[in-house]
Amino acid sequence: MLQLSVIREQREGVISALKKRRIPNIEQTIDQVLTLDQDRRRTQQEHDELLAESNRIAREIGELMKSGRKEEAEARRARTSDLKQRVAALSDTLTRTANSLQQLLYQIPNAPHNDVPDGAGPDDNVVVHQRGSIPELPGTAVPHWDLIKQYDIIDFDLGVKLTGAGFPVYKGKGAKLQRALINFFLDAAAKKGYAEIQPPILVNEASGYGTGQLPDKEGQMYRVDADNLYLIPTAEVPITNLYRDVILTERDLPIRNAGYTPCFRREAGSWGAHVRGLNRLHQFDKVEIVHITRPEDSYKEHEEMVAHAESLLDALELPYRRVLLCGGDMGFNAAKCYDLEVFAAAQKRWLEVSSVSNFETFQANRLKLRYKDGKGKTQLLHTLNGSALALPRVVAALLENNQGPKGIRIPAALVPYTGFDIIERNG
RNA sequence: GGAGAGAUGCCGGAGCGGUCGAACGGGGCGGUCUCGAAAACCGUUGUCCGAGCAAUCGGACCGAGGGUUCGAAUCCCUCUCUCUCCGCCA
Repeated sequence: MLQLSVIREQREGVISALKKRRIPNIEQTIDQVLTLDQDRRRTQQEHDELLAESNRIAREIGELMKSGRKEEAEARRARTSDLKQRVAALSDTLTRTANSLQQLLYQIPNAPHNDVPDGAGPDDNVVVHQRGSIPELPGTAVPHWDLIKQYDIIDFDLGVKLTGAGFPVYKGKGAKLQRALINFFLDAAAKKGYAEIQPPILVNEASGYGTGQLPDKEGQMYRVDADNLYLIPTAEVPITNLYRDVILTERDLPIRNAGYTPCFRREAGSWGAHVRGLNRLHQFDKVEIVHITRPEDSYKEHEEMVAHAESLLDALELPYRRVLLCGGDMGFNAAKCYDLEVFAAAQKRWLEVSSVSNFETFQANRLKLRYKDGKGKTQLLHTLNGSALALPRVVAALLENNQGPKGIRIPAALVPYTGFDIIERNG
């Protein structure tokens, strides 16, 4: 959530930034925050003064009792009951006001960075650049959902049998390809100096709140009711929550973690016409990178993260473009976000395979993730994360773009990992 | 699943209902000594909220939430979590 101090000190800036998200009535919401904040502070002042008084009397009673002056102690005792009632009432108001303030803050998304274009939706996103060459496929080329059947490498029907729609079964070279991509991505991250993390894929409620999946995206996560745990929708959740309630020192920074996990998303209500095959799944594999940096370093690191994700697509010889998301298309937590989209040549569609975001202090504020700066002052850090990369759509593009008369060609960079350079037709 | 124990500061660990933000030890940081280091010695070492330009002052926090009391880390209740033993088991 946004920092109250920032809203207080830069009201206009916050409002104009949030307007890029095209949120209706944002001024009113922000002013409501400021009013509640004022109320809260006024109440606290009054509350603290009364408590101080009451603490003072209690101390005096203690001393009087000790020196045996019972009557004087009794006299003071009588004075406290009225004080107590007033403190209780104020304390009640204080909690209520603080709660309303908190609730309101939870509902306000992050303020977009200066670079973020104003816009309502995907059409207002800006293509930063496009790389790689788009293959010319023959007329006989087919989308990946046909290829996986022809080559018998991914089976959706079996997944339905075991679990349900959106839980594919990877078979033979299809399964090997998954494993190869995961290892390739992890090795690439290790070469860039990332520390590898293998986190739990079930997390508790506190972790869900820490990275902002809760409360707003409750319905998008699978919940294990018996134990009140959630299946992670992304490794971002456990890997970032590693640093919940942590105060780092400057020497620890920057932190660069990478981790592979399966990801689980209910995707309630988001199945549409274009959602076929690997384009959207309930369970998928992803290597995630997470950076934690000093505020002044985060945008430099953000660029490095996207560049790293792009280098993976370069190595896989996939055509892609980098898209700077506009205010209206950006996730709730992000201040700035790039998407990487690969071109799946048979579908003739751009598919998002990575989303790299700088959250600035938005997550850190909830996580209470801070560091001591050079002057010994404790302040919030910046958190960033990105996919590097999510597998299914990479696989979709690999299959579609590399299909040929002999089979599906595996890009050279991946061959050491797969152990084969082509997926041939069975029989 | 059964039985028991516990939750205190960066860690270990003490804590009669008042003077406890908390003894003591370790660690960290700064310093003295040293060519340097170790050792020794000295000092220092929490977070959040509020007021203030600041020094500083007030309030809160000893797993979480309630209660008793003029006063709770200390007493009572509820919840959560952790550990140990037994059972089961990759």
